[in-house]
Amino acid sequence: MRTVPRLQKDTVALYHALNELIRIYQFRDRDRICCHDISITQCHGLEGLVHHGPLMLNELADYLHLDKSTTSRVVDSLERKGYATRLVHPDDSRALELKATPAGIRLHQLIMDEILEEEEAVLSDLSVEVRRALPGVLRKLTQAAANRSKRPNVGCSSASAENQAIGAKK
Amino acid sequence: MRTVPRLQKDTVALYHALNELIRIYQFRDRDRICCHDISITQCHGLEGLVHHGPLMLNELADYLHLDKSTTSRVVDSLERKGYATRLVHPDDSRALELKATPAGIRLHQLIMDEILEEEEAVLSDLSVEVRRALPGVLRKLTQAAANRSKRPNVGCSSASAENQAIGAKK
DNA sequence: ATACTATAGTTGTCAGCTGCAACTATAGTA
DNA sequence: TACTATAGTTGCAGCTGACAACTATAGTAT
Repeated sequence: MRTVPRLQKDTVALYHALNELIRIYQFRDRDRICCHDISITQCHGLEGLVHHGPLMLNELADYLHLDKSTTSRVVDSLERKGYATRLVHPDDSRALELKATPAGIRLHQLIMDEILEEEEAVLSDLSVEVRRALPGVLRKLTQAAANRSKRPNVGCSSASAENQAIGAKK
Repeated sequence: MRTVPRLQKDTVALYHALNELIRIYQFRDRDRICCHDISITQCHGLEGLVHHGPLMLNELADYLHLDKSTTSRVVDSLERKGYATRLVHPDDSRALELKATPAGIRLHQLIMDEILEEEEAVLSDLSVEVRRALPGVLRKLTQAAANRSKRPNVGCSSASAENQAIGAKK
């Protein structure tokens, strides 16, 4: 009889904190990334290729949570800019073997360095315990959200014609 | 000689956790919100009006971190759908007094209830201490990021012509 | 009062991101 | 040799967002 409202309060607080965090980080990332000849989504794609080795288009699409058509265009951009290569997969002529080029790896490293330097300044303000616990907790939140969004039609019924995208710029 | 690499490791872990969290939550929010006759940005705008009373357009734009022109169009949508009103400000004929309508408040409450219910399920898995600490930590991260992004040209020099937006749909 | 400047919003324009549907091509199977 | 499934690509339409130009009202300095 006391924990329930407590939990609710925590939940509301978390919701707002998360909301604002996401909004802010979108902009921070855009500022950090977009000046480097690359969009946020492209950077995420590049990151996928750098960290998870050669990928097929579908795999990259899964990683990015994007449609394969959108992903294809992301790869277009990366390829055009020389940050990724699109080769026919050795084991399956239908598939692609997407890789980051040396230039792509360098660019990714550069962006990472910049972001991490900044992040470090923030993290050094936090206590060691919190700092240590944070990634795990965030992953937990992520996991929970990911599990739910896999379910079909989670809590949705009516859909409007207008509006379906997320976005921001400056 | 040992804390520095430690911090770096934490930072990298945090970076990736945050990255994925943001990506996932964008989609979760879109799924939760867009089926309700409203886009995510519109929902954020509505939330601003509901929580922070009557606002002028510029204030709402600040809240949303969006250009006033974009904000104006967000308000257009909300008004058209009957979730907000746009009146001339009583103290300044140039300005607007933006308010959520009863329908807007109801819609916002409905969406909040759905999201919070889900969030509660996640939070109840976490220890009380972590749960309690989380919003504060997130706010700290947000604050730090917000402070930095206020500075002009943070770490950026060259900007490409292509790409500057964030986005996702389904 | 009369400019001059600042501020609040709106609208035109342009470009990017996305998903869906349709289509091509290769694999795998019956 | 069909028939079906899978990997990608492209046409298309909608939404997001910023920037710049423009209108209108406020405030300020002659």
